Amino acid sequence: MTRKKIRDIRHEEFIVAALEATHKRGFHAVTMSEIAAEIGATAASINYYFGSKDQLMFETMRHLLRILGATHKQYLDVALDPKDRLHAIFDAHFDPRFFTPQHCSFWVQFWSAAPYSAHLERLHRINQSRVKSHFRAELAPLVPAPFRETMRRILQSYLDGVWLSVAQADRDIDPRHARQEARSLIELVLSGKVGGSN
Amino acid sequence: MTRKKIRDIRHEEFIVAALEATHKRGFHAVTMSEIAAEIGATAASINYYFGSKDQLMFETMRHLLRILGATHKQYLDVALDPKDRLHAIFDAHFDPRFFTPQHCSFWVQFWSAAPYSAHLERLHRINQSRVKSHFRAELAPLVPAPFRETMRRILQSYLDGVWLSVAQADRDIDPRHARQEARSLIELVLSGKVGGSN
DNA sequence: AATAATTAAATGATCATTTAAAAAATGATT
DNA sequence: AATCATTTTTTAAATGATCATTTAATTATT
Repeated sequence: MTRKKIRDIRHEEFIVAALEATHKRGFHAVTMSEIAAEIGATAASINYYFGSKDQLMFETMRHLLRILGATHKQYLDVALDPKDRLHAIFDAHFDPRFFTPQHCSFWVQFWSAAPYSAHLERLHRINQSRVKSHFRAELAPLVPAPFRETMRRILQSYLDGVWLSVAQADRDIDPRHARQEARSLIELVLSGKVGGSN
Repeated sequence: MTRKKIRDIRHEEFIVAALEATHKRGFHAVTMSEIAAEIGATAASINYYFGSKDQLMFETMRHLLRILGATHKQYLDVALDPKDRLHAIFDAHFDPRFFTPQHCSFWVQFWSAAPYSAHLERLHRINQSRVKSHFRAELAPLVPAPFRETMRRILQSYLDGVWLSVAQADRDIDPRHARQEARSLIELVLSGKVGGSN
């Protein structure tokens, strides 16, 4: 089974270690040694596998984006109607695998660091426009064009805001509750007697 | 006339410098020298006036919180009915003095740094519960009790999410548009046919 | 034996902070 | 106004600590 995979194993281990150590110490404060210590290794081996600390953080973020994308896809695959497809976006973001202080905290710190690193900003922009176009597509059959962009921005800001609050909570959060609340907001938006131009 | 002490002048100058330099270079990356250079001074004088870099960042955040509080008060003073009072919260957060990439960016970076500094976290908690109780108070006459907390969390997450998006935009944002959009969401929330699933 | 993985120790760079001294302001006394 | 002592403000340079990264050698795998 596992034949020539040490490289892949370490890759994964260090990414998990980076998530854990970053959550404990902060995106900027965390040191190579602390990350390595999570799995009983040394800082030098991170460079052996990743080349640099920046690259490790970059790969860690890419890892989160991949999981998010795959999770979203899973929910889309079982969606039956337009409203389900809209729910799928929130269900993915509020999936138990994601919706933890650990992940949200890494995410928020990544957000706040992105504008200062060309490398990270590119990742960030790609994800932003991915989510944006998904929202647009799912809202199209549900909300009349004049209100659509307003509703999209409301939903997207809300989504980001919820993650922000989870990142700051030390207690664990209940994903089911977050989903239910998102559904409340979606109902409001779809009942929509309000809007603006653009 | 106002015989301002040098100490107060420098205090203010360095706080403005911290905002500017932090926006340019990032909360963690920015150095004492870069901040001092904003006003043609040297790093040592920051320590003369503030004692440490941490303390300067702390005071800078306190400064933003003070302005926010005072602005909110101004809007409350001219509010005529419960809905106006609810608008006041958003109007304060979206006041032109605040609603700039520079301020929102400092704010978001502060948010993401707060969990790792006892000093900063205290500030953060104080502000969070201040905003929370304002929302509760203003929603009380407008939303039936069973839905109130849900609506509050939706509005608060939305508010945070909007600031997050401004922090990431490099182009300048139109405060009037943000207020209008907030009013759209408020109308939705008050038209409220929501709760669990219906 | 040859290659891959790992590490301890060295390197070098960056900074916040301290120190000691210089420069400006203050103000009291002519 | 001018002098000079005192205090406040400012800085250049020194200090010391922290780290990411590199190197060279060691250990494990194939």
